[in-house]
Amino acid sequence: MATIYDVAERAGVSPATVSKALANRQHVSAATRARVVAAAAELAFIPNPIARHLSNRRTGVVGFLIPYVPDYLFSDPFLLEFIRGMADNLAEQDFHLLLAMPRPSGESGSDPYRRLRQGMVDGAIVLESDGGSGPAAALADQTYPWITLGYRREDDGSSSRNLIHADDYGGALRLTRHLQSLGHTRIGVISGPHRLMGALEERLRGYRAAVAGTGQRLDPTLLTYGDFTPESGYRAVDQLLDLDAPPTAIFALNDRMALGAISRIHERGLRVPADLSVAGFDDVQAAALAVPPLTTVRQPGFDMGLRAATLLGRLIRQELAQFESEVLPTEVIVRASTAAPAPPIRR
Amino acid sequence: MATIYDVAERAGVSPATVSKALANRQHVSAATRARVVAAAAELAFIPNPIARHLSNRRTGVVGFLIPYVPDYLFSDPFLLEFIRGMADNLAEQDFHLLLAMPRPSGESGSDPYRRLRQGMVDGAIVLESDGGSGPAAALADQTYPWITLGYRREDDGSSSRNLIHADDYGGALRLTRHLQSLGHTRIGVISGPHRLMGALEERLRGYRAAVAGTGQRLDPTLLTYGDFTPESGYRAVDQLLDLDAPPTAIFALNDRMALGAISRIHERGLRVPADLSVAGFDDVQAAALAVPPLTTVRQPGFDMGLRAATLLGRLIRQELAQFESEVLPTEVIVRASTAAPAPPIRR
DNA sequence: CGATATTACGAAACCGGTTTCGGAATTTCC
DNA sequence: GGAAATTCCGAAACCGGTTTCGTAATATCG
Repeated sequence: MATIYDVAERAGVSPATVSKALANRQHVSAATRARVVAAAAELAFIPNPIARHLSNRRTGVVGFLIPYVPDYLFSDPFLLEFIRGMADNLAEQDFHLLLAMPRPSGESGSDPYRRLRQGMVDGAIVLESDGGSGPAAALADQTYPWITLGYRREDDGSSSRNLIHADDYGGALRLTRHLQSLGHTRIGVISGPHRLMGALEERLRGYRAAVAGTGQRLDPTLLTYGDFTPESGYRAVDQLLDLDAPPTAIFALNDRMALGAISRIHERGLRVPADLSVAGFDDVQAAALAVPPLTTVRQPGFDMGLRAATLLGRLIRQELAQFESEVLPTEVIVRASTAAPAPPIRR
Repeated sequence: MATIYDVAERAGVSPATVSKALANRQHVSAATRARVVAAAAELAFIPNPIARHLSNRRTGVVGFLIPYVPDYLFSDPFLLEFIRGMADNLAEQDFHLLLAMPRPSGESGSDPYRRLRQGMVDGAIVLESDGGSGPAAALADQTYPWITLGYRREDDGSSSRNLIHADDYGGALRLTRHLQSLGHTRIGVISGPHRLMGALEERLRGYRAAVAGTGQRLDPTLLTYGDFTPESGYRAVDQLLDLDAPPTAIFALNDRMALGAISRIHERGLRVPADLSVAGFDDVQAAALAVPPLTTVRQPGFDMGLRAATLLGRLIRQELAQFESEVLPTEVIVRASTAAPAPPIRR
């Protein structure tokens, strides 16, 4: 591997001049620059990034912290899209992406985020799934900038900064309105655990707003709680259909629960959407392949990762001190699992 | 940030001694070591990894190269499991994981693997999807060790080293035998493009071996070609069912095509598995949620990542010069989409 | 043409560790 | 008790860049 000293010798200049010439800085004559560039090319000189970083006091690495919430993680098709969006944009800004994934909580082992505390990164992007106490806490005392992908509340209740998330609220609102526009007035919901994650909390808020928008009072019996898994969607169907006044549509706050619900609905001898409409949220791969294909809400995973990377780069370069939370649009994807309610013959 | 000089001063020794003491090396008295350790603790000293790497000529970073094959990538639920398996194990070995994902082929831009050529990594893991000419080529002239996750043939046709993959052949073989044991003798196949990716080629080989095992001659009309997408599975169904002697079971070499096939089978008024059995390969999330749940083959993504990381670590530390390809077991998952063929009443 | 302003270049310091090697201090051995 | 062997420790070099700052060379100006 050629070093800057080799290049300097070949070009007949000092290493300092080589450094300046190759960085295209001032105070180097055109003739000298040309000689240096030629010498560097001949030697196939590639500056050692480690040495450069030591001098720069910058590492060129951005950390990506993922909480260990297995169900969320494995169920979330967007994680890859996030990563792709980030990696794509970070490469452009000349950053690396360093993954930090903690182990399953059982095996504590060493601090999963240790490397991020060693001054090994210039900034970080944190995926927050539970609204706060997770990995973000691990970065609270760090001096570098970081961005939250998701929702997070400050301890004092104030709204957070440096936040990027999808319009979960708006997506749920519009999806509920889609159901309403088909004629549904009793729409059951399969939500997450009572102690909600940020995103699902927002989705539920969207549903509530849509119901309130029609002047209806929210019927609490239409609100069931799952745990993100298909099985919990499956069980919620029984709870909803055994009501005295069952819903004509079910809105599951994620696709997996929606797919579980469809499966149970079929078992009970009902058809989707003829007897009961079902909608989800996420637009996972399975949604389009389901029988029937699932009406759902898509969020722009790639763009979220891209925006996070863009903004983090600006924070690192101090072109920006901070930003208010940035909300990316969601899109209602209408497929075949939703239709007008059946005339109220059967109950 | 405290440096080694600060610690040295506080402990009343030289930086060299601090370095040795903290690295637990010989030639440091117990008393001195204790003083150094105490001083380091008081100052919350964390060695600067960049400086350390510069001196060590090691970066502590391992690259992960992903080819840009969007369909493969986005459809592959194992990518995350790979990554998790790798990240998990690499963290234990004190390595970082650096992602290198090229852009969509249109936007050439800068060399997506540039960082991996700059001596920025100590080793790499390459995800190969097309049997050879992809990212592995980018590393051919590098001096550090790297491992292929997938299949790859040497140019001279010899079998490759440093290869890790699942037992695609065996999985397909056993799945086909499962269908045969149910009584199926005409099993249609939905394969990949004629120019196959490594893994699908192996799966097809497994199918062929199972058919040959019964003494049957392979009927070429039962072999159709898709392109990994559900739509191609959908279309393949028509081709297979319109045969003079249609199959009683369909084995799609990936789950997505299997799910597309099921969808088309339903449309044609047939039932799965009563009229036609369907099986896939991969065990994607959607497989378990499908109607009916899909019989398929699962591969150990996490373990593959973990093994890759383990072996790469040993290659980097030169505890190992190379290894023959390592094959991890696959498992047939029998669900409700396969059953005994219907008695040959309807044709 | 001489004084001044500007530019080009390089020596040296620096980033923060690790490692080599030599000398001093201590221990071992006869 | 003195020679030899061993142990501790630190000065200095090194990894490979960047940056500062002083000086030499050149350009500008009256």
